[in-house]
Amino acid sequence: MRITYKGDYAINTILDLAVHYNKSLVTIHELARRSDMPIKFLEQVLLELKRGGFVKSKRGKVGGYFLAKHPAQIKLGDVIRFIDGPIEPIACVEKRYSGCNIIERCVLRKIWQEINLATSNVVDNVTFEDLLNQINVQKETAVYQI
Amino acid sequence: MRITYKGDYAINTILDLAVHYNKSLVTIHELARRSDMPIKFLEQVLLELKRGGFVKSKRGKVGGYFLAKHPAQIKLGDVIRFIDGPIEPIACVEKRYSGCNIIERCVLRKIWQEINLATSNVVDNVTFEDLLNQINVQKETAVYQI
DNA sequence: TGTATACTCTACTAATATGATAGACATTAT
DNA sequence: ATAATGTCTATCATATTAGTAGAGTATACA
Repeated sequence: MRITYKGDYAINTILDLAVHYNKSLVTIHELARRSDMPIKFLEQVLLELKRGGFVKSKRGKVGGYFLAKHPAQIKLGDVIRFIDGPIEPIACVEKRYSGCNIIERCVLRKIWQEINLATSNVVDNVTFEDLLNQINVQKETAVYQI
Repeated sequence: MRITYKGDYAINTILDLAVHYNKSLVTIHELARRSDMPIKFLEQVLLELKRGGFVKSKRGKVGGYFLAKHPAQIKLGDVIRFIDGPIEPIACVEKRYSGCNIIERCVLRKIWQEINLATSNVVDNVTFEDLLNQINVQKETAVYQI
């Protein structure tokens, strides 16, 4: 798995929307400014995230984007898979693969599966609520330090 | 990390050479046939592996390729990094990265580090001798099954 | 009802990576 | 000599990535 710019933008966008969940809509302009993303590129990422059911939008003046679900309902892995494709390090361990006839015996396949499991285990056990909480902990710590 | 065809070819080639370690040279032709790789592409992969110090060669009639080191001295991760690039899932957790100024606080960075560690932990703890041994175990098992 | 603000949609483009292929050349055993 | 083998450089087609351009649609509000 390799996270592309698009994936990174998508994740940061959803995290930003998670921060404002149930509080306010966020415009593309704000998102782009806060995370330093090219606005026209971000537009497309947002449309894709919308098609994926991650975000919703309100058009017109005072419009903007907001999360389609509670941050706890969105796993990091969901976003990565949707935007950047499979977590698997190689095609032969992906779900629908059928090209290799020594699959049972292949010693490498076991390694790739191990990596796949280890990676999935991380990204599928982190929700955007978890990320939010960590951000809040950091903020509090910062306050105490002053 | 995503394994490309080139990476896959390289790994299978080294595994093949490991099987013949200290026994015989292996020609490009044999390697290509056994692992079903385009011979002209494999040529280039082999030259790259040679530059990387993984394999050596003997030219002319009865020439061929052989491993430059003992299979136990070659980690899977070495080959992957050399051929397919960084194990890290995103640039900001790579060694020489310096582009991000919130590195200390970034909650995502912790996730990427976790994935990096989990993945490295697999590929850096598997040598080609390990793979060889597993192949041999499978062969024995197969014999018993007959 | 006009207009500013915001999201929507399609098309296009430049750069790079990937997966090859082609062909001339160099080396070595016999 | 010659057949078998590795070496090297160039070229190519396709896909992916990252981004840009511009016209269109919806909405709040004066």
